[in-house]
Amino acid sequence: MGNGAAATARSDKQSGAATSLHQRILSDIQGNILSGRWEPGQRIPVELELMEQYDCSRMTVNKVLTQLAQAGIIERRRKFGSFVSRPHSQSAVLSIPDIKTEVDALGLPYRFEILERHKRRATRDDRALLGSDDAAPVLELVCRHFAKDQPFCVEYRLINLQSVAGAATEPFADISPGAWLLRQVPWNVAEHRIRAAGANAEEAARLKVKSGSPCLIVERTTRSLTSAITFVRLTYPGNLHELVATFTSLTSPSRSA
Amino acid sequence: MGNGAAATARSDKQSGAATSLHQRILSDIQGNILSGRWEPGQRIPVELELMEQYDCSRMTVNKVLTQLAQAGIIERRRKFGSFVSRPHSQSAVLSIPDIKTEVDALGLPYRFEILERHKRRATRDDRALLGSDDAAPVLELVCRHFAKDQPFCVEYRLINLQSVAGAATEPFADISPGAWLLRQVPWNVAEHRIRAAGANAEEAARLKVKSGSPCLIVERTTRSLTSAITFVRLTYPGNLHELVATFTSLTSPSRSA
DNA sequence: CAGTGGTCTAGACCACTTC
DNA sequence: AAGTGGTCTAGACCACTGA
Repeated sequence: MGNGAAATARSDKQSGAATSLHQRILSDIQGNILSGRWEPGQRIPVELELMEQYDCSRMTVNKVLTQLAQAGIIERRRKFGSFVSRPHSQSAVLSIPDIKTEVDALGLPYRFEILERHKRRATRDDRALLGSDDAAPVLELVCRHFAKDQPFCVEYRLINLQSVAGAATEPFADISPGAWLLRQVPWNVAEHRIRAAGANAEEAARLKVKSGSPCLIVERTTRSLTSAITFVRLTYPGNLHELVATFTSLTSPSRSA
Repeated sequence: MGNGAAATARSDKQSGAATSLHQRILSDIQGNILSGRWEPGQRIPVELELMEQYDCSRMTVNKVLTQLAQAGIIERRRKFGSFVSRPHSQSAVLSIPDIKTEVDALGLPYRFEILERHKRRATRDDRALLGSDDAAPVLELVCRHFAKDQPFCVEYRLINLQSVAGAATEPFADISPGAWLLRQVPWNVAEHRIRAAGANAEEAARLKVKSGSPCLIVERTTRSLTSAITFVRLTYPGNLHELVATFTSLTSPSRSA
């Protein structure tokens, strides 16, 4: 691994390079790894070598290597060098949009209705679902989402009213609980559980499917730094819904949207 | 937001700070956003202010803010400043481990068996599943995975033998196709599709469940930079399996594994 | 024009790990 | 002791964009 085909397209420093130098270094290294030229476990050039190859300062290559290490693509060890990681598992970034967005994407008209609404002090079951200890007041909602005239999803939701007081008086007439909460509690930590199960009698009736027919169930517990916010269980009739996740090995350069 | 409670625990530069300065800045800002003190859309201090607050150079705060921007937590606009993003959807990072790993995690003994194995030129269906155009030779496998004596999962797999020639002669006696491939083709791009469906007669028999009973189906198409590698469909009996994903708003600081 | 971010430099000191 | 990464500095020039 001499430093042969390097220092190309250099000498323009930070003028009109279209793409920045560290982005180019990143792409080069990513390419070497994704294409298999650099195999797992293989040692990659040390910072000093890359500095010379790209005729740049150490900070620039360090920035790239640090980013790759944070993404888990490489592992770095002092004195030893940096190595291509050996991945042990597949991982996927799942995007779970608002239900209205999902239905819109199908090109179908969306509507929803609130089927049940109860306010109460948290029971033991509620606390287990919310992952919280205190017996704060909670709001229980059952909501049905439609794509055209077909039930698309049934939503069972608990909202911790201590965290999100405004929910108690929100009618949820024009905006669904999920969308409303997304606006109220924007940055959080959530745990998702995804499984398949047969619809029970109640759900089946609500979804207008046969009892026991396969459904995709997505459960999510949302917490802020300090307290439980909401628990939601979304039940989708099978074959009507699919989660799609694309895993690209690194945070893609396009990060707007 | 003056620069009051800052410059604390400073003056130790890079000596024994336990945690690095930019990590502390990152935590502080994350805390402000996750706790809601800094609301979506709100402008956060510019780099110069943070430099003064933490008594450090601009590179240090820039590193933190760049990281936050790449993670999508903040948005940065020249001349305007940096702002807390308004998230539009939930997203989750799903880890899809090797099946042996899953079964091991349940504390049950694992084994698998190859039920079918055919080598052929890719049919039109094969090409559609692999997302490739050429009629390269493919290997079709059906494999059943057990947790103790109970069928845990049925795996239907296509391998592009042009990409992974060694698969043709690999017996898959001691190592499952998934694990073998993970070692051969370690860094790749994959697309996942997750849905619920009733087991058809054949699957039901293999899984020892009733026909039509709900199953979780995970499909994955894996490509290297240039070519299709493998397609796999994993069918798990419902209630036996659950995918779990935790979404923390940022690449967690612990990245060793 | 002026404010702000985007990128880069040429060094520096330190920590960790193996020899 | 030497190799390597981890972090930080004190500047610099440029690009973009609103006033």
